[in-house]
Amino acid sequence: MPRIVDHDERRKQVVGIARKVLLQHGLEKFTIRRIAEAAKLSTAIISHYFRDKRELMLFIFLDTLDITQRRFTQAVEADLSTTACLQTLLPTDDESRDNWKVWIAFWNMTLTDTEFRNQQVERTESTLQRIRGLLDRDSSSSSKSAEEKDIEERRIFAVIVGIAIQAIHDPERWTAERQSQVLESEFG
Amino acid sequence: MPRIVDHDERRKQVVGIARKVLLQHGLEKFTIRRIAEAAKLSTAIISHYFRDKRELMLFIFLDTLDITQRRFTQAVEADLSTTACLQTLLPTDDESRDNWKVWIAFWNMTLTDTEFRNQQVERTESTLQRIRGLLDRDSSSSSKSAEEKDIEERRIFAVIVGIAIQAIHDPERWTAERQSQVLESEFG
Amino acid sequence: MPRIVDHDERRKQVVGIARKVLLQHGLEKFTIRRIAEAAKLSTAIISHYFRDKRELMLFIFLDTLDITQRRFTQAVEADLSTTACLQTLLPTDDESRDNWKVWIAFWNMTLTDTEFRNQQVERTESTLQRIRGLLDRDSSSSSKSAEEKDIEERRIFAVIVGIAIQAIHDPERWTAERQSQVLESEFG
Amino acid sequence: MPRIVDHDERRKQVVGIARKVLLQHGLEKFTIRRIAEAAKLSTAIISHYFRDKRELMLFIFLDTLDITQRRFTQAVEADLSTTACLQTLLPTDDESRDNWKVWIAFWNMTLTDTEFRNQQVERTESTLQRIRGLLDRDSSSSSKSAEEKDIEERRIFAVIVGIAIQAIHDPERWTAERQSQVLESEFG
DNA sequence: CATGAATGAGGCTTCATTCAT
DNA sequence: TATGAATGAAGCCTCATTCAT
Repeated sequence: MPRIVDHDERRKQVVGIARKVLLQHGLEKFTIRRIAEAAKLSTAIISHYFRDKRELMLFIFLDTLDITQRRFTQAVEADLSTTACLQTLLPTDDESRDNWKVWIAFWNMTLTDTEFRNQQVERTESTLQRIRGLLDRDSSSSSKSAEEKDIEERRIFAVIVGIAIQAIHDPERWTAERQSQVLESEFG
Repeated sequence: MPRIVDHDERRKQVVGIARKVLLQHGLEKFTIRRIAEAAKLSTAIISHYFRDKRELMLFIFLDTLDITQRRFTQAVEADLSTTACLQTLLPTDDESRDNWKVWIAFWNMTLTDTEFRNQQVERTESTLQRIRGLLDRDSSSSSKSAEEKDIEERRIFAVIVGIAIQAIHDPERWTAERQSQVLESEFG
Repeated sequence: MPRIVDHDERRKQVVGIARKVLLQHGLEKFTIRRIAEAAKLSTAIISHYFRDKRELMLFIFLDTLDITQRRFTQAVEADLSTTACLQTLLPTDDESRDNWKVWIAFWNMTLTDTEFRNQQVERTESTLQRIRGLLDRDSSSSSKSAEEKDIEERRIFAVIVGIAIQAIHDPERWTAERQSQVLESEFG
Repeated sequence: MPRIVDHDERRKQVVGIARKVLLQHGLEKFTIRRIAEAAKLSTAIISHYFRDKRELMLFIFLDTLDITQRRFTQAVEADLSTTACLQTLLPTDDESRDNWKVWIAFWNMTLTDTEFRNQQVERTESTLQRIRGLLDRDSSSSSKSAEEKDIEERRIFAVIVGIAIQAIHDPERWTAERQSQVLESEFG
């Protein structure tokens, strides 16, 4: 019998460490060697857990999207207000900021790699549906057409993404409060 | 004097070709060697014109921001409608799409490299001011406070950025028309 | 005692599978990992049965020589004609072709590794003696000197080896019939 | 102007050194690193002259075939006797021995790589034609059919190859004299 | 100005093997 | 016996850059 190690658990650990390396050093210095050092492992064992670098990246990418979705879902299920739910998506705390940084970093992959792009699009559409649910909840008797609703939810998500990118680059100007204000003004 | 012109001219040429390489092959395969091949130059001469790879990247980055700003400014000066001006920022034609792809690709640098980030923030603020000018033009007698105006222009820019990112990743869903609709709905 | 049988049995199995891997993928991709996969075993257990990769190779090498010798011996004992016996050595059927491919593949080892070379030479001399027996059988009253006989048997074996190498590389030109013709012409 | 180095000349040098590495250490230890060390160069510069390891190997392979052919051709043109010409093909001196060792070492490639095999077959057929020329020269009025001639030349070349392989592995038994004797006995 | 040569560093991956269970 | 974990070494290749002409 081999040494007892939970294979999936191990992968999660490595993914977590690799995430940190990506956040700290950027995609350019995101190398297997560096990750191995950070994890105090050999590079070979990382290849044992992940087919190649791309697979590891894909795991991090999906993991990040998962975290974001979970945050959002939890807020919805806790029956928070619509704006409160949407605010969980903004980079107003460390976890969310990290998520955005990782996500943005991978937009190089999504531009090039089909699987990354497909995942990106898929998750985005899924998020849009959740937003739709939120809006429907608020005004269930709304007379808006499906077309109008579609446009509305896309606009709201666009605002969130747009805020996030600016906030990530300019956190001093974009305090949590400012982000919320801009988002809420959308519901004026 | 003439030499300097040549020198700058050469740089522009290389920047243009490097841009194409970046667009075609992605940041990962954006190498000096590949650029040199595409430009039918030696790698050494590229190192001669640019201090290092980072400097070349910075030139491309700024060049891209310039093009975007120029498009916008031209629309404003042509006295087009506010939404028409803003639409020049959306990735609805090839040139604009390319601009966005390049810009997004560099968000890896802006996350890590201070100079890139500063430029990013600076240009963003500059664009926000132009948008402010546009809004003031429409309702010069508006009673909105400076604070309200600030929020409004930031929200509008955020929508544009958010639309662009999604449109770049999912051009089929995000036709030029759809992009315009979502943007215009902001002005409902 | 039973364990030992198991042990040897296991080794034979692995040798057989490893042979196939060598034939299919070539020496370059002849790796412990690949063999383990093909055998549906762990790499560790293969290291358990064979001191190291070289030992496994030696087993395959000797196994291949054994098969060839057995074929030849069986033909002689069946009292077939001299040319018929010698033809069992030619790569005219799948088994023999595989034997030759494996043997040739190991000529990299025989050039470098003393033990491989010694085995190669030993087996070759043994085969020469068998050929001598065959020739003596045909013309027992021959007045040829030992020297002449030695030269003759070496020449015959050389022809066989030479034919085989060309036939392995160019099977279309070297049909079974052509091989036999060339060999028989030696006895013109 | 770059440092003056004859590109092809450099390649020949590297090929020569790589050949020695192959002869000394065998195919298994025939690595770019080792070759670079032997040549007192960086591994990178070797990649500069050869697309990849395989290309370097192909060069060595072809170079070796060239040398062998040249030796043979020179003997023919010097109007030496038929057996004397054929003897230039046998591993009776250091150069020829090395050629054979290299050639044999590459029979792992010829078994796997199509281009290597094609070259192998092509060169072999070319050598057969040269042998045919030799035989025709001796007996220009020969009444042999084309079929008979084909078989004869193939048999002769087979003998040569067969002798060479044994001689390479067992040089003590296969002195230059013994090799010649066996070859000449073919012309009894 | 422009080049091919050359390099050292480092990229990812794979190897055969050993360890701990 | 048998395993998955883990490793250190080494594989080939490519990178950005500098050198010498």
